[in-house]
Amino acid sequence: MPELPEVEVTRRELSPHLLGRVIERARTTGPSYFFLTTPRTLSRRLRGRRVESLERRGKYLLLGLEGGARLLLHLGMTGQLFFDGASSVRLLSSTAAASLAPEVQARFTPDAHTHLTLEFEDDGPRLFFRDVRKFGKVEWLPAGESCARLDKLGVDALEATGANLHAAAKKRRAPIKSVLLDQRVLAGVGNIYADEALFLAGVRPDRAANRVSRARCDAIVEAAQCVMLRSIETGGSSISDYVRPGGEDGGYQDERHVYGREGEDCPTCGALIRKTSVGQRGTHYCPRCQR
DNA sequence: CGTTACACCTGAGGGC
DNA sequence: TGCCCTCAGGTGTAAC
Repeated sequence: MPELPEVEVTRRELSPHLLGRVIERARTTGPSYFFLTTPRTLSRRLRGRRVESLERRGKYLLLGLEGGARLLLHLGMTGQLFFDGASSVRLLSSTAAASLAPEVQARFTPDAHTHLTLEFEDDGPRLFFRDVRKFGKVEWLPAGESCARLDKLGVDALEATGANLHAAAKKRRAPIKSVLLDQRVLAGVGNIYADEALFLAGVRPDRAANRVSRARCDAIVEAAQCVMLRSIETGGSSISDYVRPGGEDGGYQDERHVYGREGEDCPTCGALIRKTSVGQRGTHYCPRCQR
């Protein structure tokens, strides 16, 4: 679910309610591959730590703790980070949501998918990390240590230039979309914004990367930054699971040009938007605007 | 090395 | 109603 914009909105909205607070205890579900550090160890390490910073690298969040250790978080496909009091049908099982009147948004209560809960010494709002599919990740990084997952990330997509994309693209004949999704090239671009960027830049997603010119790479990166910045402004894309930390939906799902719009008219030329598969990912494009 | 296929996990939605 | 299939915003790994 979450790509750079959703992670950045989460970071911005978490920060003011997290920084300076002291973790009293952490509650977890049992060991699973969601926990790169075992839940036992994680709970022991987190207890009594003050939160000093919250940074984003690509789609990762790094919670900086007193003493220099960091907590690495990734939201995977269905991860949700939010506070006590958040209210949204996206935070409920479908059976629970179905029993509600459509306009009612029930307040979240911890369930089997809530893998990490942070409680604070100030008794203020708890922080929940819920993730139905468990593709998300939590890892304890000791002071002064990085990790392979972070070290291999390329330049953050918001800081990138067309030169960054072109340097990788000219060496590869994989589809340009696959290169755009490669986190070692630009960190943060995911399936929604890759499709949106290629649409705005007028480039077919399956075009061989080494046949995309420097000028086109410039246009693609510029378009990617444009849609991502706009998505951040609107609070990100809430299509199935993503919620903001207060429980609100983002707004960018209403501004998509092609993603999830197969069979609809292209907003530019009116041709029918098509859906295909590129690199095993659902891919949406306009057959007339994109060459 | 680059590329592809698949695995990880759960749930929603469509077809029959 | 139930069953079976496909699909989903991500990423790591194995095999060619």
